Amino acid sequence: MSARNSDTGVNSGKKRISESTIHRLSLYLRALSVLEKEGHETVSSKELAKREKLTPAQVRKDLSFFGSFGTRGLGYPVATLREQIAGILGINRAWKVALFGVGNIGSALVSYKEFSRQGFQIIKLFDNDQRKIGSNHKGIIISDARNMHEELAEAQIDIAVVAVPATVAQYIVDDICKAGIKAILNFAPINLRVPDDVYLRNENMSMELEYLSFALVNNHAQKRPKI
Amino acid sequence: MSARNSDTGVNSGKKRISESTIHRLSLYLRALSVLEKEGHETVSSKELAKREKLTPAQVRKDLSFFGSFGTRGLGYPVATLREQIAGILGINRAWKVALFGVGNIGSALVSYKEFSRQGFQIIKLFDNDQRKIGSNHKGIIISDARNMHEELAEAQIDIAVVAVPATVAQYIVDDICKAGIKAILNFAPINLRVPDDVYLRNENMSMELEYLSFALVNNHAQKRPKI
DNA sequence: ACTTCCTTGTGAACGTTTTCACATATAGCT
DNA sequence: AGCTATATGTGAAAACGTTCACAAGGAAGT
Repeated sequence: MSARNSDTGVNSGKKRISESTIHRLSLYLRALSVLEKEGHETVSSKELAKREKLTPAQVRKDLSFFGSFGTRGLGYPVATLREQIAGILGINRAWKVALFGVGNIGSALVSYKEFSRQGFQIIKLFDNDQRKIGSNHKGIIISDARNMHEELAEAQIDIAVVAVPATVAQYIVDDICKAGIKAILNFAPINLRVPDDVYLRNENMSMELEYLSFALVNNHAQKRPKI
Repeated sequence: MSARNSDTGVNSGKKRISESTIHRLSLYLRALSVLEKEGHETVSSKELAKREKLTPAQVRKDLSFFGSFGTRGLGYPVATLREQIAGILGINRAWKVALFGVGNIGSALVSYKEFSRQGFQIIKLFDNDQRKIGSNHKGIIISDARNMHEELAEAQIDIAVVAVPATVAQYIVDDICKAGIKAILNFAPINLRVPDDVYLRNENMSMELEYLSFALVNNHAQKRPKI
């Protein structure tokens, strides 16, 4: 690491941060919120690790990629560390999210409080079912997916969440990319193609069930689940 | 690897299989189902890799942990490989699943077709809201969570899915473990404590959104997402 | 039967991530 | 001011996972 990592919470040295580290930041954030509510002023890497089933060394190493936030002999200041991590993750702001597919999963996501709590505001709903288009779902009028191009731009959407059937997911995603969206969270159980400059993440809910099935059948040696 | 790995699809040599490998098996399974529908008899590691954005070497290595399923010069037989992987993952059978918490997420999961398609049958619903208990949700009567002990045993439940609020998740999970369930999929955004002999997996849906946020804010170098 | 082409299966090399271990720094107490 | 206890930050080592590269096996055609 050439340049210094000051305490600004920015990864100024251009070292690649691993996916796992970023996922763990989410865990730290969650634990810190609880600690803050419980009234703790500071927390050690040991305690933080314990609360998320990690190791103290892992916690310190992860944080060290972004700066030095702690005080030797004392630990980390709960409130400011939480703010710093929120800053690193970019959720110290509001993100405007559009949801595609107001079916079972989609509807559940609209009401999912954890999203809004983390700053993700679902402010547009799209579907291609004529019976749904135009109707009001939890205060949001469902739009026709065919109009996404104008409506996404108008609403200044940052992130698209895709909860449409696997059969149409690729078409929808093609359009989303054409509309200039650079971040997509996909719930359809299919591998989607997107241009290189678009971030795509998949949420595959049967995968974890399948893991459980495998573990049960094979008496798979337990290990702390990655992330 | 001491003993031979025959083509039974079992990991007979007790080498630890990584979490990532198991997750990729889910992907192979998915791709193979599509290939089968498309009428392919065989598939190469190259093609399989392409369909799930992996490398051919990775595909071959993953499969080699469990046996040799392919024919040199030809590739893998689609139908039988699909069956073999289903066998390895333990989803060539029906799993009986109970769902706890019939709220937004819970209701969506009950109707989530992908679960049943993979052999996970949600046959019991539990809640602790008196207004919900006794009512019929998609053909299943919602039970009182206080009666879980008898009802889980009676229905021979294998896996519990937890979709209750974070505030009560630990209590519910304590009871689930006491009732003898050995596999739990948790949707509550909290780190749960379970005995060593219970498999616990977490589905944290905001985590991936937070990753997208991080990527957007930091122009994070793209890399094929792990899993 | 022989040749050519293709693709698997796998040790070994490589790269990445995690863990270790310790020098260093600070708090708090006497 | 000095001492002790505590906890960070970080190079180095270890563990782990991925990719390479190639020998070996089989298909298909001549």
